[in-house]
Amino acid sequence: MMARQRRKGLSERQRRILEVLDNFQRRNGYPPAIREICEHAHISSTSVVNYYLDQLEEMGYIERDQGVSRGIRLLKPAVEVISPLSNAFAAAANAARVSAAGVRQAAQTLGQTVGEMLQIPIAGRIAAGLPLPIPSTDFSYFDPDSMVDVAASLLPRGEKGEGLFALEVQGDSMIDAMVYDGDLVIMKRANEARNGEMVAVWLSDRDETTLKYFYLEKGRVRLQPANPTMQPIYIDDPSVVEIQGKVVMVIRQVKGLAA
Amino acid sequence: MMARQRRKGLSERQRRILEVLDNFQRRNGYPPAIREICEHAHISSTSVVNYYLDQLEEMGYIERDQGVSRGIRLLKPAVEVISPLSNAFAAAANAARVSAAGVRQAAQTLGQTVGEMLQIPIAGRIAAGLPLPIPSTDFSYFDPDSMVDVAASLLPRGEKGEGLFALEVQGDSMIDAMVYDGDLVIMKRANEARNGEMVAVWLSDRDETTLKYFYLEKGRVRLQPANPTMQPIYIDDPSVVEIQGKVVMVIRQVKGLAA
DNA sequence: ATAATAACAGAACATTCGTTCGATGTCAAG
DNA sequence: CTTGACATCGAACGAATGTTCTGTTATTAT
Repeated sequence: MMARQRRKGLSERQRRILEVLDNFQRRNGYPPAIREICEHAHISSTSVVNYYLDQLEEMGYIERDQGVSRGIRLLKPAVEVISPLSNAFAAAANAARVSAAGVRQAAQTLGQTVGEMLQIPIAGRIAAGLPLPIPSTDFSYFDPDSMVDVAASLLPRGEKGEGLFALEVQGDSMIDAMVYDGDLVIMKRANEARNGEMVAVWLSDRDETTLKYFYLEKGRVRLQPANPTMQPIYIDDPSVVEIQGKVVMVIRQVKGLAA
Repeated sequence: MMARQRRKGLSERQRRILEVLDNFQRRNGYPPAIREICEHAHISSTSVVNYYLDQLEEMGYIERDQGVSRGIRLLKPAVEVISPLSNAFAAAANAARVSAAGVRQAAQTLGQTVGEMLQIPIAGRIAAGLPLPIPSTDFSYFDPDSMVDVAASLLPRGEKGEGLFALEVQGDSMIDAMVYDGDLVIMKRANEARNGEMVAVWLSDRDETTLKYFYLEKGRVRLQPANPTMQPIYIDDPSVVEIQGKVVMVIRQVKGLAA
């Protein structure tokens, strides 16, 4: 029961089929029949195509209507690699042809692509000896400089951006959390955590903020550094551990222009 | 019975069929079969539908592919045809009609507001003892799972995504570069680097890949770990330092569910 | 190696679907 | 009324198409 081929992405044939699906629909205005997929994808048997279509549906790439000829719907729009949004839209517009349905489809394609970006406010900086500047629940930021754009696809599923904020790390104090000076930490407001989650905690007895993996074991708290070469901290009194938020993501923008 | 085809415009049934065509396509992602048009248009015989479809094709409203199931394409925007009721609505629909310019304008407006997103291919994994899997310049389409969405605003200015690729870090071997197992490293193809840039280098004498800050000093190369607590590597012969690419960004998605 | 699983092939089968054809009904003009 | 073009219907046929079944061949794990 090793990890399946999920994370690795799609196999050559799965990709090919999706490509055919998108191409065919764009060219003909209707989806291909299974035997037509055979031809274009260079697969000799209809059952094999059926085999892969079932997989793709399972994975959520397409939707099928049983017993219906050409009953295939592409759920995720095809976008060319390393192509900015404008190109994606150009492709969609191209696909649109001169039909109302096409226009709507193009809009939908674009909407999906665009909608996957969240704007997250940068609440401030985080340093070891300072309390966390947690933003108020209602925020109405309009300062572009204090926002980060993050693709929703990078965040956990279902994350709508509520309660999310970003902190800029200052200094090397978080180095044991594999977080370095200048890093951007995306966090989610939280007062408690489950075991295994990385949290920002305020240790009231030590008077410092730190990022650690959180574990509650036999009534005491274990704070595990992300860096496996470093030792964990054990705290017998859970009340001194004040959880400020869960770490969702860390972004490091490597400054390309030094000197 | 009902009036026959007027001199101007379409008969009731012709309109109805076009409406069904547009509606069905929008809802199902593929055109209706003739018998499905029968149902939705309240026509009892397939031959009648066929009869009208031929007319509509003759008039240029649709295009048919003979012998192909669901082989129907809508050619004209349906709004133009279906609802001649309100002039205001018609005008609006007219204004919103498909034009390449309009589409581009919409894209631009949207792009400015939301910001551009780049799709970057995940070329593979990087580990200390293995060579870098640099992707070919042209990459096949369509594998959302092997792509990262990154907001253009996070990348260096002017970066259009060309030559960008992502690597998934495997193992702890990059820990001195403050990069940890599972991190996503966004890189740009490069054969040389300027001082201060973080690069992926293949050290041919040690037979390993590593991420370090690059400095060329007095004819020798200094590879400085990002982690300030660690010592740099000095290499007297620059020829053994093969630069694979520059590190542009590091993304760490903190997994919320650890047992 | 051996077993288990995934990937693939080809054929057979059951529907779905496009097409055709004959028959009937409607309506306006001769 | 008759005629003929138009509109409609129902059925039937064959091609197109989705599905399933039985194998065979790679691939991977044990």
